[in-house]
Amino acid sequence: MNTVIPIVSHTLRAACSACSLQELCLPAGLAPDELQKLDEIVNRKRPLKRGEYLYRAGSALQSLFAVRTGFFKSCVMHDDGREQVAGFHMAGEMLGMDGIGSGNHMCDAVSLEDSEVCEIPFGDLEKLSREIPTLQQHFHRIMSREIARDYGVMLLLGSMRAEERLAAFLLNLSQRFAARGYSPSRFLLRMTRHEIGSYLGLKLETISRALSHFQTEGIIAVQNKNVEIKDADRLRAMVSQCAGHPPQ
Amino acid sequence: MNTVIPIVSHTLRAACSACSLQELCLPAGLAPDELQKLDEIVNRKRPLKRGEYLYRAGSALQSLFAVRTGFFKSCVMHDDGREQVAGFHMAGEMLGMDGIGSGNHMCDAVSLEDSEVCEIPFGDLEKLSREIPTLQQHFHRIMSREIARDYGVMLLLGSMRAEERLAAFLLNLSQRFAARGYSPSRFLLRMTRHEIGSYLGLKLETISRALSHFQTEGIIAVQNKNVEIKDADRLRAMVSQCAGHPPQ
DNA sequence: CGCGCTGTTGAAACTTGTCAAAGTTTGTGG
DNA sequence: CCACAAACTTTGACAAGTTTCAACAGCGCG
Repeated sequence: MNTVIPIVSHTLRAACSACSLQELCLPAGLAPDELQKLDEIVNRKRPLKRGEYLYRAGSALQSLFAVRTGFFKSCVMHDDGREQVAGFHMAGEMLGMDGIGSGNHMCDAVSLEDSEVCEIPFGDLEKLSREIPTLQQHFHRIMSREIARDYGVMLLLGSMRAEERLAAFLLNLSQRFAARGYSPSRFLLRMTRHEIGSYLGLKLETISRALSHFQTEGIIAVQNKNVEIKDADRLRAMVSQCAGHPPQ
Repeated sequence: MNTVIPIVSHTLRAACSACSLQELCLPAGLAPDELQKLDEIVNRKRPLKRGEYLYRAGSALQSLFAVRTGFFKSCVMHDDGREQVAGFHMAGEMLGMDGIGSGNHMCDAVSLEDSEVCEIPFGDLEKLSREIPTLQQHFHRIMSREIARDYGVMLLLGSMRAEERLAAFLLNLSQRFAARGYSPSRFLLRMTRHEIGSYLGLKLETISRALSHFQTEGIIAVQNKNVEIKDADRLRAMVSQCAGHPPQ
């Protein structure tokens, strides 16, 4: 993770070619020479402390960001200030694509732990993706996967009940941790119950109760932010039987 | 809308350059010569009858589609067959972008009335957008706006109550009709109460009751699929006061 | 012309939210 | 390093909104 000269690392160009997230991130599938061109436009951004904003709703979109390390949430604000978490983002995932349409970010992006991101100036990315078809295709895939993810969230919010939503959420996290080489069965919830609730369209008390219930049933073990999934199959069963049940 | 030789119109190339939806659709902002190049890759598809599928979940993505006339819904299917409507689509809007990531459509697209679409082979579009920066940028904006729309739906599903969701839905339709030159205050609901409910994460009875209630209050007049918005300001007030209120 | 799909309305049940109080963890400053 | 404050979490009792179930009405399509 650290370079030999960590003290200036944040001023160096990010080295996609040396990044362990290559396969998950924007560079996926690029040839070495293409990768180098991408490297030339990507800036490593200074680290963000927990709670810092990567960007705010309404600010002009200059760049997209890829999470290098850490954890983010993006949240849409209501007119009167209440927040709705629209997504959680971990290493290798891209942020900011919602702002391309209007030229302004539509949501806040906040780091939930000390984090590092790579900054990709969007104009440069468009230019480069005209030159490198593979990059263009992959960028389209990334945007499309964001749309597909959103559809999944709509499904969740529109037609699952509380415990089913939470089960789906835990399985989703598990899978994403697994894809990054972490344990799929033991992980840390970087976000608060309130934030989980906001994402799942539920109140924090409901999240707390559902987690306690899962624990009582022996499906998971929770202690604070630590979660251990003990019976992934039962979680899966909860999610797939969801339809036909009331969303209420 | 019709060409001089309507009987063979469906075999002709679509003429974006002659289309009244130019400004809303993919060609927006293109210079005449660029428009012509786009014309060359766009095919007009045969008309679809009400209830026909434009594509189905799981089928390979070959093309994106732009609605020329008519009305569509896209719906994600649960494992066990129940549907969740993810969006409604009207003239000038694009369909199919959720399938780029995996190469397969993620949802069904069904016409809700007799409709016509333009087919845009996706490979050709990628190729052309490498040659025409304006097209590339506009395509990115269209995908991004879909993401932004999805975030709006999440907000709606995650933090509004029934009547607020319906108010937001009616205002959204109103605005989109207005953008197409139709009356913002009188329009036809192309979808059933069940489909509205599915989209809004509610049961059809709840939709029916809420519509009746709005009518009693003098906010709208409904008769079957006909809706007249009589007091748009009160609808707007319902939506913006939504936050802080329980989603349940 | 009738059958089925669609929509309406009522009453009861259930899920989730609200409010409240107490316990726990985390972070900060002395 | 400890103490304290703030933020977060848990749990209970109660309330409210939405769903469920059911019956009926209307419209449209064959």
